[in-house]
Amino acid sequence: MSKQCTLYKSIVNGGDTVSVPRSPRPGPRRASTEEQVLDAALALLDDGGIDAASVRGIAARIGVAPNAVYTYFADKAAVYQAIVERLLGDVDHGVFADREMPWPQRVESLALELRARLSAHPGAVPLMVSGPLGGPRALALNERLLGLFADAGLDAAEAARGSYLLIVYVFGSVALEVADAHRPGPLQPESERVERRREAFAAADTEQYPRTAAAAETIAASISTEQFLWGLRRVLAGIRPRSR
Amino acid sequence: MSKQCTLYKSIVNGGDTVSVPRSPRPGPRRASTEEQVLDAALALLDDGGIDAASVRGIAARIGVAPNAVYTYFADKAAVYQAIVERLLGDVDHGVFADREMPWPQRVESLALELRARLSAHPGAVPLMVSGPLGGPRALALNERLLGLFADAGLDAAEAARGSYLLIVYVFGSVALEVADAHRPGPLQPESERVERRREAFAAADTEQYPRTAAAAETIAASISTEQFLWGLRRVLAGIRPRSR
DNA sequence: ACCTGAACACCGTTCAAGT
DNA sequence: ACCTGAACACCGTTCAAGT
Repeated sequence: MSKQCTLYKSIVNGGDTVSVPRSPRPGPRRASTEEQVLDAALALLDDGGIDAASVRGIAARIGVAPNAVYTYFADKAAVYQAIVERLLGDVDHGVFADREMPWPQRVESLALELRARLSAHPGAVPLMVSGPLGGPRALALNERLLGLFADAGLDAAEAARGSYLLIVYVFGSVALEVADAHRPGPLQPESERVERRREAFAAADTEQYPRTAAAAETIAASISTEQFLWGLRRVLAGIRPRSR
Repeated sequence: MSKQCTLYKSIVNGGDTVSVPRSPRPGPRRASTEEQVLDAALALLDDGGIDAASVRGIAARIGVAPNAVYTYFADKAAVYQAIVERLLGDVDHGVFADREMPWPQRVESLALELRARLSAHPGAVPLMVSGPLGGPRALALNERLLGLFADAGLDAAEAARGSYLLIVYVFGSVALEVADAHRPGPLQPESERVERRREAFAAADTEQYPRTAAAAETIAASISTEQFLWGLRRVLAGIRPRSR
């Protein structure tokens, strides 16, 4: 298991953001088997969900015997953990590093970026939410968040609580959104998923669940980016240092 | 698959709350095989986590051939889905039904009750967060929440958004808390888990993560009931109808 | 250091058959 | 309606062996 923590690199071009894939060495594109295992696992996760990402499936995809995987990873859980680390490494810290911007906007950028990275790999989301988030990438993200809330005027303890609240909100939202997709594979367009929810809630018993029926439109759109932002702003309004 | 929605019963004794297990018929305690399957699955989930709750394991536990399970459930996913429904049915609606109480207190009671029910079965939490929450029990809970927020003075759409935000917060919190436990089986006492986190964060690199190190105590306690309540109150402060 | 063959103890699920 | 025996195509992981 490689415990090295290669630093992320990120580029911001006046608003447009480019997330740079970290490569340990910029040399020839000779991917190690260890990297191949993660590539394969992630591809299988993306295509067929967690069931498809078996050790044997991974090995088959890179043309190697199943037990070759154990040269690099102690067990399947270690592979999954490494995938979580890799995905957290995809998060572009540049989008919220700019201290000139008002802090709520920076938090919003972070939340949207994190959500986008996570929902790009729905099959991996259960892994992130079932295993401990204690790797170096998670720590680095948290450190950033703490700094952000410090800039907002919160003391160390408040910043820590606010950071955790934000993490809970983003991961919780994405987890429920992915769970709502029912099937494995990439997420359908948001509009289609909302539409399918609308149909489901329209079929609900109006007598037994009158309020649910009355708010069906809004409930159907609970997984939307718009409502993600609404909730995020409510959370931020709660965290914001009280001016009294 | 039984699609009947037996209504929950709940008893409130002046603050003390008793959650009553629903039995379809109050007659003799002759548990059907279908119920036995769920009992066995939940017991295995509690003891050894999701890996232990295999179809074969369930069947063995109730002394039946593995394929007997398929008389009642289409597949393993259906068993898991039924467990989610059962656990949501354990939530005592009585604790927040009292409309005399101030609404933030009612929401707090609901959140604490839901959290308690979920974390009583940590092995089942991944199931709740990975599958769609669209069963009758989830609908009933949501309907209650909508009514609660309506009592608070929110309109239908705001109530729907607020309800979803609360659900995201509670499920997200519990999911991260359970994930942090590392091992299967019942959760260790909160104090022990916080202590273990404290040790882990004390070992973190102070130079690389200075803010994390400075707030280690608070971060260690992120999974605590106290901080769950703190976050809940921040969320409620954000939802609360603005008086302007 | 890296990979394999073979084996072990498991899985989920199906099918035909029994009562 | 409810359950079983037997089988199928899979699992994750280990061990000894090969280069």
